[in-house]
Amino acid sequence: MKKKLEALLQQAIATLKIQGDVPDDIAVNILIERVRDPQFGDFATNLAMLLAKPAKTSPRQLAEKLIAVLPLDNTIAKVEIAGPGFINFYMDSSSQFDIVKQIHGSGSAFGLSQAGAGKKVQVEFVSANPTGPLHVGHGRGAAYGSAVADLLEAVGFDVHREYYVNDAGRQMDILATSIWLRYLEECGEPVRFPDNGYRGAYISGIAQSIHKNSGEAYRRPFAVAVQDLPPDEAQGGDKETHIDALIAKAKELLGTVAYRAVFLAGLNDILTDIKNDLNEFGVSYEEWFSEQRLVDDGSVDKALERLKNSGHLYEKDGAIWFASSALGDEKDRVVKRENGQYTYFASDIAYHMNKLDRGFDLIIDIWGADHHGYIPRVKAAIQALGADAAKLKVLLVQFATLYRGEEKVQMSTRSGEFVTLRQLRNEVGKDAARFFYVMRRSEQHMDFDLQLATSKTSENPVYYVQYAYARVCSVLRQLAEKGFTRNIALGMDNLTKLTEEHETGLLNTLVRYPEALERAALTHEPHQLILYLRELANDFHTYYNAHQFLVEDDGLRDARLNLISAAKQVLANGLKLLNINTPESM
RNA sequence: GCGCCCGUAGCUCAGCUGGAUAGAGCGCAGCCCUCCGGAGGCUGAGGUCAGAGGUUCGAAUCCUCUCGGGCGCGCCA
Repeated sequence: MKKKLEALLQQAIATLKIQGDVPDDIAVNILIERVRDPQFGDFATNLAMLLAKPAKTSPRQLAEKLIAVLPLDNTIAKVEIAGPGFINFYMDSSSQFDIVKQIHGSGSAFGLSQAGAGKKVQVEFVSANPTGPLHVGHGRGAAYGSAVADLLEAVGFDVHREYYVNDAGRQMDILATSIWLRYLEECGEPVRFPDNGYRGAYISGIAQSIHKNSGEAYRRPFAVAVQDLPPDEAQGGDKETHIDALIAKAKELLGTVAYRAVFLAGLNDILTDIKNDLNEFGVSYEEWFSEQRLVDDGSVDKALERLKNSGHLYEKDGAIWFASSALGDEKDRVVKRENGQYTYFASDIAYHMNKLDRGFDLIIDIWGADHHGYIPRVKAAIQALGADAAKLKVLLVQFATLYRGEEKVQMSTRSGEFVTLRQLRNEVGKDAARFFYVMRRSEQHMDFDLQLATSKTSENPVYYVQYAYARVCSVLRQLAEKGFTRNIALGMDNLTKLTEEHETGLLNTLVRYPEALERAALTHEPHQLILYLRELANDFHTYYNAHQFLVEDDGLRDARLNLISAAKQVLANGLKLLNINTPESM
């Protein structure tokens, strides 16, 4: 409908240009809005106000000229000028019922569009280091990222979901060493655990299973391992230097093969856990992309070679730097350390080069908000690689603070006592978790009330929306109990009987679904869809409270059933898109 | 200190990319109620959109500054 009005206005402008009322060279972006207040009609445009200045006339005068040359058809009942120069469109009321037939005809496909057809987009999200289980912060990224991806798919994009596995680098070595030390404990070695090691209970679990499977194959005397080591933090030294030395010692004592075995045992165990966790959360990926792979296949070298050839690298203090400050970054960044090792950033450059080479039209990275300072250097890298930095869109997700009623759930990353995503799912369930995570704008800090998420009252938005769906199901069940038979065709013939205020309200909300979906997708704002669903549920509930559906009049009854079935369909489409269940009874 | 995000009703948050009288839920106040599905429904009060300037027909929205909150500023990832 909007597009139709837009086309009509475009024609009107063209006519005015020929008449000389509007300068030829002007190009406007026609904005058509749905109006909130019914007294101003159904749609409105501010076009006349925008064109008034270049046309050297007043908005209202121009609006009159526009209307005079506007090609009309029978779906438009009335066009009026109002306020400072708005053009209001009143649609013919008989067309408002078409939506019921349309939803009935399209079913689960209703609302889908082809807005992004032919465009390949990659969405990379979560990408948490495989050094431990996912926590509630990752949960929000998972819910948000998958929602963004699913929405894009719903509007026609070719979507590639990806998890970047940071399976190379120092953090992984710290993990492997931590596991090894716990393993030594299992073997009965007296171990002093390093201050910078991973302390979670899952580390011991992995160590135990290694011990169970391989016996004492990796046992080495702890005393030898810590011999001549620089002191740890608690011993008055530096924890980083200490652990690095310890890692080196572990590699030396175990040898490449054995060290690698411990390393992989840890990686596989944790990665499997993450995959299961996400799977149970309704999050799936087309690809799990290994950082190690970039190192192994020479991609990192290749990427740096490319930057070097285009003159973006230089050497200083024994390290190799990327001159990112010339491309908008605060300062230059090291890509290869003095000790010859690549930095994390180096493999990230290679990763983004890989993404670019795969020919995506749009690359979406979803990061925790604490990584925002990283954006300029990655954009700089993309530019330096000869691509358009606008191809990369970084979406940030703020952390969520958990509450149980009034009480804040304490989380301390320092002691490793964070709430895991799995714990959250166990407490509130998948549906509530997904809904709550996505309910707010991603860049907004959010308070996640665990108590509210599990409550079975209308205060709980998930419950409220799902309940609307279940209620329609219930009414349809009641139908048979009351001895009625539903006649869909009869209902369609009697749609004009739906003249109650609640009915027109519901019809108007249903019409908006495709727009709401498309907007949520294109702006990467899934909360828009949630908002819409809450509104729809509210419209349905108030209608339900105000009117009886199962009335004696066959035509009216079937018309109402068709209307609420349409609402049911749209609720289902929206909820399924967000990977939230649609229970038939609650 | 510099950079990014944020500040909207008592609370949690929307606000359609600059439009018409700034909305919703909870909470609060009053009224009704036992109805297909339950601790339900209806109505109302409540706002200097943090503050001050600016841009224009028009600003919660865009620009500048101030105040307040969060985060980031490693040859960590």
